[in-house]
This record gives sequence, structure tokens and C-alpha cells, in this order.
Amino acid sequence: MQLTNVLECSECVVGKVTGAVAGRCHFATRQVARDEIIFEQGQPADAIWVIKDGTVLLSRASSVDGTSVRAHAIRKPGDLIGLEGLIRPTYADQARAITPLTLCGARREHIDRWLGPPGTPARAVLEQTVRMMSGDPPRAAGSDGSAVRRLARWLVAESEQGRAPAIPRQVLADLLGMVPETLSRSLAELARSGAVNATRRHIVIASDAALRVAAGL
Amino acid sequence: MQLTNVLECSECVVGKVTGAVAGRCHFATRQVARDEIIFEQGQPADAIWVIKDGTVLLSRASSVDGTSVRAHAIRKPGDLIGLEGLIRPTYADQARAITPLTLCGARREHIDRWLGPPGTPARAVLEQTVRMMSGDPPRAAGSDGSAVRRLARWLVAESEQGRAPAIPRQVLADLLGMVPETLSRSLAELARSGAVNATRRHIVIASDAALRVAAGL
DNA sequence: CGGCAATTTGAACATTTTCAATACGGGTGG
DNA sequence: CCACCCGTATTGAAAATGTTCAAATTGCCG
Repeated sequence: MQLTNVLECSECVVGKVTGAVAGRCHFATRQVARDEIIFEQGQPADAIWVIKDGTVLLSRASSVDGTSVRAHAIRKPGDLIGLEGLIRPTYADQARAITPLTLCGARREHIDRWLGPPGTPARAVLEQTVRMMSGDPPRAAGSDGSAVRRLARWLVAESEQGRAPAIPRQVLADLLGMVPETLSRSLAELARSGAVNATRRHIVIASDAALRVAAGL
Repeated sequence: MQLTNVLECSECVVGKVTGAVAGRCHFATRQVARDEIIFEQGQPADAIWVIKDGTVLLSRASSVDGTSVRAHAIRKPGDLIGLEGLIRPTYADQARAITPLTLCGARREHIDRWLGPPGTPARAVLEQTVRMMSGDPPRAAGSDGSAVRRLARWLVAESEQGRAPAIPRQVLADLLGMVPETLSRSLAELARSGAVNATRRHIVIASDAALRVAAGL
């Protein structure tokens, strides 16, 4: 996304807007060593950062069980991290430096003021966008557990009032990182164990408990 | 992300900001039938929509080869689709209705005006965020092709000047949806075929051609 | 220069994919 | 209103692929 690896203030979102000349932007610069944690998932989201130099790794513990954390994105110079602070009290990801880093950041209140009054169109759209982003679960893959387990987790996470969103099998398979045949088999398995009740179009949850067992929770 | 399935104007990003009472927002409402395509990947991104009711599926053809499209996200009432129009001339995804839909939308120029002057902080941050979002490749999964192929594709997509980002194997494995052992083997395979040259910390591309062959391009 | 943790390798095993055939269900037209 | 038809979903069996677990290696840091 960025041609050079180091971001000048004149190329930075913040720098550009404030018309800053090199190094004069009002955000605070901070150096971070490799492997250092910038923030933890669940911590109060009290700062937002721009990456000037280096690479950041975002990881998230699966929202349902607290265990296995999985890397889901890398962020590079120019990118913003910690934006979820705009819409929720805590960080949605863990951010870790996988190279030495230069960051520029500010506390949430500061950003809040800087962004201008809430209720302006740009700000409202920004917030909605961040909400959308941090709500997207990373696409599942084989190493996330067996097909049955992934399906069960998805059902736990996405179902409302005992019914899963009506999504064609082909599409759901894609979202779960498997082929339709495997999805079909997994669903049959869950039905066999009494966790769900599936027709061609709808999936209803028969036993929340059984489903959670299948999900490994 | 939304408790009810139908979004009132009073709950909508646009509605809220404009203080609209029911149905009075200046965006145009549109009904969409199930399976209808709202926009195609690559088309001029000339409109942005808010989902009022229903579910939208976003799919993307892998950026490297034009073939296999994969579903990568679903969007629900309250979400915005087509935001990439703010930062690039064409849509980054295909959007398809997987239920009957009610949308509210406006042309890009309109949104542009509505969002206020470019160069305001909120707007700049919004644009940067959208840029980040549409740049994120969906996490790979087993059904996307063999491990070697997925690795090769990632290398093609992420390398700059013949070198891949310096990422620990463990992390890269996660991003590619495989376990470290499999990554190791895949990398060895690519090295054997002369496509890359790997040390523990860096991966350099030895032959762009060979790599593309391994990627199936 | 030595120790250690990350990585690589090996072999057996489990799972998923594949390919092909069948069943099912919804929509359509009579 | 019912029967037929088509496309989607399911099932089966074999083969390919990835995972697991354990052991050996290697490169990097102090």
C-alpha cells in the first residue's frame, strides 16, 4: 500500500491535514522495539496510532472462546491502528511490532476533538465503517479446527434467536474456508448429534448446549 | 451487529446525521430482488449504499489471477457498501443480494458533497480507513488451493522489489491459514523449484517466472 | 562462541477434497 | 393445485493434502 517504508509527515494522514512540515505534527512520536506489544485486546482503547515506519501485526482471540489467538492482518506505514477506540471502550485486537517501529499517536480525547464534532457526516460514516471493520470475523481456515467445529462456532456467533442467517450453502462454505461438500457433511454431523435442525434453506439451532459442545466451548 | 433486521431512518447513519424523520432522508431508496447484483467488481464506483433491510454478500476475485471469486464478507442492515468509491474509481468487490433488499443510496458526487470538504480530519481518516479495509486480502483457507500455491500467491502479492516482508514464520503461517510445519514444507518446495531463496529471516524471490508458475498464474 | 528458541524434517495419521452419482425442493407451467 | 424439471445440495468412496507429534537442526542473540 505504500511505496517507501518510511512515512514522511508530508505523506501522513495527520500530517497532510494539519499541513505539518516534517516532524511538526501535534501527534506524539514513539519508538517501539521489535516484539513489543503496542496494545492488548480488551485493554481500554485510549490511544490511536499512525504507523510511520515498520510493520504491525494484529491478532485476535476468537470471540467465542478466549483461547487460540490468530493473526489476521498486518499493518504498514500510513495505516492507522487502534481506531476501534472511536466506537468502543476497548481494543478489538492485540497489536504487536514485528519490526522496530516508529509510531505517531494521540489519546482518544485528543483525536476526538481533532476529528471535529460528532454528528458530522464524515465522522458518522467513519464510525460506521470502523464498526463494520471490527465486526468482521477473519475468514476461517483449516488450521482453525475441524470443519464441524468451525461451522459450530460460526453458528454460535452468527445466529440470532436460534436461527442462522439464510445463506446459500455454497456461500457459507466459502466464508468458512471449505468446499460445499464438507459443509454438507459437517451440517449432517451437527444434525445427527442433535445440535441443529437443517432444511435446505434454513438452519435452526435445536440445542444450544450440544452446539457449544461441538464448537469446543 | 444489528438487533433488528430492518433499519429505521432514525437508526441509519445517514438518517441520524441529517436528523431525518422516517423516510425523509435525501438518499434514494431502492428495492433489490434476491440474487440481484448491486454492483460488479471493477465497475465504476459511482454510488454508495446503506443497507436498510436484508443481507448482502461481498465477493472478490483473487487480485492476482482473475479467476476464482470467493465470498469474503456479509453485510447487514446499517452497513455501508461501495465505500471504496471514495478512494478509487472502481468497486473492489462484487455485491450481491442474498435476500430481498432495501437500500438507500446516492451517487458519489452527492456523497462527496455531503461528507464535507476533503482535507478535514474526519474525512481524511475515513479515506485512510477505507483504503486499509479494501487493501486487506481475505485470510486464505484450504479450499483456496494447495499450501504451496497459497504461499506463492502471497509472495507475488506482497513482495516489493523481490523481497517479502520480514514476518516470522509462525505469523505468516497464520495469515495463510496453515500450520508452521506446512509453511516450512511449502517454502522448501518453492526453494527446490528455484522460485525463492529463503533464509530464516528473509525470503527473496529468485525467479519471478517460477514463482508465478507455482502460484498457478 | 555457546545456548536456545524457532524452524525444519520425518513418518504416521486424520481430515478434507475430489469426482461422480443421486436425492431433494422449489418454482413453473399446465 | 399438482406434476415435472432444474439447479442446489447430499452422499459415497478413493486419493490427495494437511496436521500432528517428536526429534533433529540451524541461525541468531547475547
